[in-house]
Amino acid sequence: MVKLTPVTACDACPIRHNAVCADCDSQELAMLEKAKSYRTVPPGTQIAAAGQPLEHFSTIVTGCATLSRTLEDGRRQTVGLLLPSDYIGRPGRATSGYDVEAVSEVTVCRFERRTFERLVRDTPHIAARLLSMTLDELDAARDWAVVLGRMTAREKIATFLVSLARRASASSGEAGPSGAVSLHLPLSREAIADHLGLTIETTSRQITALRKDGLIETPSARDILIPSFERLSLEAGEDDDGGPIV
Amino acid sequence: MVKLTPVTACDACPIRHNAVCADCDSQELAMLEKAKSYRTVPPGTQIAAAGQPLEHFSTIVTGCATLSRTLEDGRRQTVGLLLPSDYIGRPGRATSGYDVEAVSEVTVCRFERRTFERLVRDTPHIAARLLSMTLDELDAARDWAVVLGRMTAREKIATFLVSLARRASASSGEAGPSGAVSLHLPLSREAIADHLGLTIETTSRQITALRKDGLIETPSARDILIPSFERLSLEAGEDDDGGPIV
DNA sequence: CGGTTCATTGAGCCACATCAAGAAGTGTGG
DNA sequence: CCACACTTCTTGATGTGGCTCAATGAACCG
Repeated sequence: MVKLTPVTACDACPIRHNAVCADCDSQELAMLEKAKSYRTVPPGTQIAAAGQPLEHFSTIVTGCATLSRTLEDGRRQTVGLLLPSDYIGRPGRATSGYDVEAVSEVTVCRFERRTFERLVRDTPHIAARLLSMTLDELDAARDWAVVLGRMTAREKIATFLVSLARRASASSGEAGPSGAVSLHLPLSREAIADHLGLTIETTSRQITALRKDGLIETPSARDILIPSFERLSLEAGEDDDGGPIV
Repeated sequence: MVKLTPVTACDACPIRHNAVCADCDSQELAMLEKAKSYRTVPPGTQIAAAGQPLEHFSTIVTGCATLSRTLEDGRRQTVGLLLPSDYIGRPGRATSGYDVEAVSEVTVCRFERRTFERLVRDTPHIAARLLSMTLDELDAARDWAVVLGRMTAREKIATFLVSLARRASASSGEAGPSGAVSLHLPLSREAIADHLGLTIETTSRQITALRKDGLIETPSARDILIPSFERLSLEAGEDDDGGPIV
């Protein structure tokens, strides 16, 4: 079930310059190397459960996970999409507030909770980076509230695709996407629906509608080709700056 | 327009133990006292505008403000309700990502941005407290996504009232509210609608419906009496622990 | 006491949900 | 390599919760 992934050197880590360790010098990195461990889980694995103990602070190295909450009657809302360099867990808290589920094979780099809290306390570079990342996450969560509260189904889908394209190009260090962009969806229709506050049927219909309008092509259910990123952005309700919506 | 509020001693400050300064010792407080200034603005004042420069880091001392974003076509979504001890501005960023508007008379305690960034960098007690508060805000924003994405209009209103009651009782240092609770709404119907992703009409109708069902009484449009906090909580979809939804 | 703003209420409609049925992949065993 | 089951996605038909448009009522204020 759980692969015991060999520990790699931080220098070779794909998220070395994006994660909570981004600002660490080589000496600080040495401390992290001693304390860290990796864990790889297959798609569908529940990594944490709302209200349950969570004894590690983890960072996604590769793969994709969802952060969600489910109401008693089964309604689910995904409140965050976790991609490489995003973290799982909250320093200072021993339980998870949300469900975390791997949607693809996920490898995390993790620290025992107490250990990480000590690292945060004693390592200003980590504390500062964690604050900066948390502020970014807060902005992203607030931006998403606008999507959930005020956008139409079509705008939600377009915004989701645009934001995925942005994150994909950001992680590969490019400038903002433009022109034709191709995209692999890490999420099923159902997971997309849960992320956007829609039903699976509406999600599917809106994707079909965007295809019929020539705004996207769908080589397969999980692959999207955006002929013109700019045109899709307009559909997403991008006004002025084209700043990231998530 | 803007009152020049006399600077009070931090020891006498109503949010001394809740704000970003909560963990400071007397020596650190002395530094803050030198750098801080107060500003009081009347209801309706725009405190910050999305995309515009924001040269201060402010903390609400008294009053209530909304944090919102407006789409080009006028649709508005409030992404946060700012109450005493909540902060405005983002260290490390010179512009505001959102509109901030005072909905009652608001007094803030503020620092010039550069000054505050230095304080955060040099004062671990402030950095740690700011991180903790930001993590709390992040949880609140994510919790709100569930409300926006998956709740019915009735549940949204009930959840809003329940969360207001919780915050009111928390700020006066009580245990969680129970039994009969009375509440003053800081927001107009329109502002409530913008917060909940509803229209003003639906907001009004659902408040009327809750009244007709005996879950609330409305002595005036801005005052709510909750005869049984527990019963309203159930209406808000509270399942198990009664933990704060926001 | 008229003007203005804010809240309530009603009538009708529409975007999205729900219910239901296929279609297209995907994996498993023979 | 195919048959079958199973899951995921798509599409259609119908229902409804909340939006839109419109009017009235209530509070505030000069």
